[in-house]
Amino acid sequence: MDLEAVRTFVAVAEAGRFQTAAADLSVTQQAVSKRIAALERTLGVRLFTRAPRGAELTIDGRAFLPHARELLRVAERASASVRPGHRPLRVDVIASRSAQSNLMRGFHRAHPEVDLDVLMLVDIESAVAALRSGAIDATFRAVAAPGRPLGEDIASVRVLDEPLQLLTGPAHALADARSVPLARLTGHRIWMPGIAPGTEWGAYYDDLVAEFGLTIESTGPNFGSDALLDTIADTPALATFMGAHSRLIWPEGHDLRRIPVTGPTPVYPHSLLWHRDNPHPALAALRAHLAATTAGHDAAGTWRPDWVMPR
Amino acid sequence: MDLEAVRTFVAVAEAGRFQTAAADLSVTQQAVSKRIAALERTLGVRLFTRAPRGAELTIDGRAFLPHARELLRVAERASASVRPGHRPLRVDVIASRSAQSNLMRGFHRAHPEVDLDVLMLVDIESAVAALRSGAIDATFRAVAAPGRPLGEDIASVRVLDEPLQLLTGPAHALADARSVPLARLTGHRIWMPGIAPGTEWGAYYDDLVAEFGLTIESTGPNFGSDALLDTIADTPALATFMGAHSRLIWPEGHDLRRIPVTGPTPVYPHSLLWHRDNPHPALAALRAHLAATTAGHDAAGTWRPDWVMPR
DNA sequence: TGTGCACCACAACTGTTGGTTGTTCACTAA
DNA sequence: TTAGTGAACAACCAACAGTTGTGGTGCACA
Repeated sequence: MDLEAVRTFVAVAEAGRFQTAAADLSVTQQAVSKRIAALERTLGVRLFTRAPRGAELTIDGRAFLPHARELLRVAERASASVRPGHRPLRVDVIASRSAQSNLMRGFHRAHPEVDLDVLMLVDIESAVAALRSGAIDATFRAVAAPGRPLGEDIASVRVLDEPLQLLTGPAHALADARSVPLARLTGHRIWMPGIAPGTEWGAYYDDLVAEFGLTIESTGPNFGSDALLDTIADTPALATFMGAHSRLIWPEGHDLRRIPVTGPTPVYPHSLLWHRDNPHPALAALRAHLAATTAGHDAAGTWRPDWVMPR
Repeated sequence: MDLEAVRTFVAVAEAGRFQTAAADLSVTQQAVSKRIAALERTLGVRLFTRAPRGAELTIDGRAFLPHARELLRVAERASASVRPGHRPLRVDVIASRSAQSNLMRGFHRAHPEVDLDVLMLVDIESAVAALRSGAIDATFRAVAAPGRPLGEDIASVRVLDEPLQLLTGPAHALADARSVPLARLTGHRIWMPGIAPGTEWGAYYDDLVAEFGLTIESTGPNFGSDALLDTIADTPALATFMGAHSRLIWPEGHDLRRIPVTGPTPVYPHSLLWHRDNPHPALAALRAHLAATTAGHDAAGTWRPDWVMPR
């Protein structure tokens, strides 16, 4: 199926005549006739009844028309997504199904008029480089990881402190606890595959281990959250940490338990970073939205690494 | 933008290499290279960084990828919408924003897995012909208009009795009435542009006029509901009827009034028609849904034409 | 009942393009 | 260095989309 043919189809449907559609598209009537004929051939149905008064949509044509319009809309959005200059606001999040994605969904609900692209880069270095180059407009990160100053040109603000919860299978020793103090986790094996040293998550868990003497294993390949949940569900000796706001795909029949951690509650600090000179108009709206909807930083009884930037 | 190029882009993004993508698409590596180069030229950005290990998405490429996937999905749905054999369920409604469209929205919410196309045909004759030819699977109509038997092959069931309300501007004599008896409308001018004689609506209002002595004018061209509402809002001597379930676009600052009609309440009878031999699997689901969610036919204190089919 | 008119399809031609094969270039690993 | 991998470039060819020119069909109107 050819997009140019689809565009021609919509033009003919709106004009009701091949001739005027041809004029609208600045081609000859014969070209329009050929395009429609080709589209009808690929679809295998007749889209117009040709009358001496013009062309009228068949029932198949009527059914096809809204899909054709939608196709052109999506194509326009696709090409706009990389249009230099007026492209959609581009925001980098650390993972789909994370608290950050939830924040972006909330922003989209509050501002449906803002064109938005959410993507996932790898590490904070490439994200900050992308901010500097203008390839992205904002990124959610935990700043600043120790020993890595951001630079004067990068602005940031803390937007959310997300409590961590313990995730266990039904046979785990702590499975039936209503909540568990952080100190009680000493000696339990906590498995966090995919947490690489040098990343923000790595620095975070390094500090958690150093301060509370936990046993966190980040060994082994990361086969994705499905495999992680499968393993946690079946292994009595393993648990894992999970953001309280993450919307994971709950596997059927696995009876996993989310257990709040207390005394203190470790919270993961999400910040928004952007370039001070970024002129994107929607960036201000995003910052205002996040400032208005997120709160509760530094609550009593919570823990975060000491390198977390002050508010 | 060429859909084949977009498909190639997605294949390369998934494979990570031009060569394997070429194999997947059964073309040569050179053809893939050309397609990507052409796509990058039309978009004006680089989509891949070519490394000796393969091709990796640029940030622009990452932003473009979900749009490209969506584009292919929409294209597939578009061509499926006219695929003979397994096409979506095709249902004809009398107008968008009508009670019938609301019913179809409810069905779609209840059965999001059912592919659905909603369209609007002109009159009941063409709709029934389309049912017979298999071009559509169901139609919402008011059956049977007087003197027009449907035939043994067309089945129908009443699905909704929709009360009519009076719509007036703020200066109308009845504007502040909480409700108005049908008999009180004698002498008031009621304007229903676009109601053609011979159609179901025409027959309905003919009967209403004959029984209650109303003054209904269907003269004048129908410039659409916007123009109708504008006129009603500004003209003290005019009112119109409107289905209680219709979701019209309420104009800003017009202060229109919807006034229930009583003693009796005229109700418009919506029925679903389909061909007895139609094998579409989703048709049964639609009938079951409508049977389960609609009720309240023939309530006391309501009026409908006597040609309305019994339940 | 012709005749003109409006409209679309068909035919022939042509420039562009998308595909192929053959080859070169860049980089990595041994 | 050399072999190997992966993508781009060059040349060629077939197919196609566009053009001009022409034909056919149904309606309006004399």
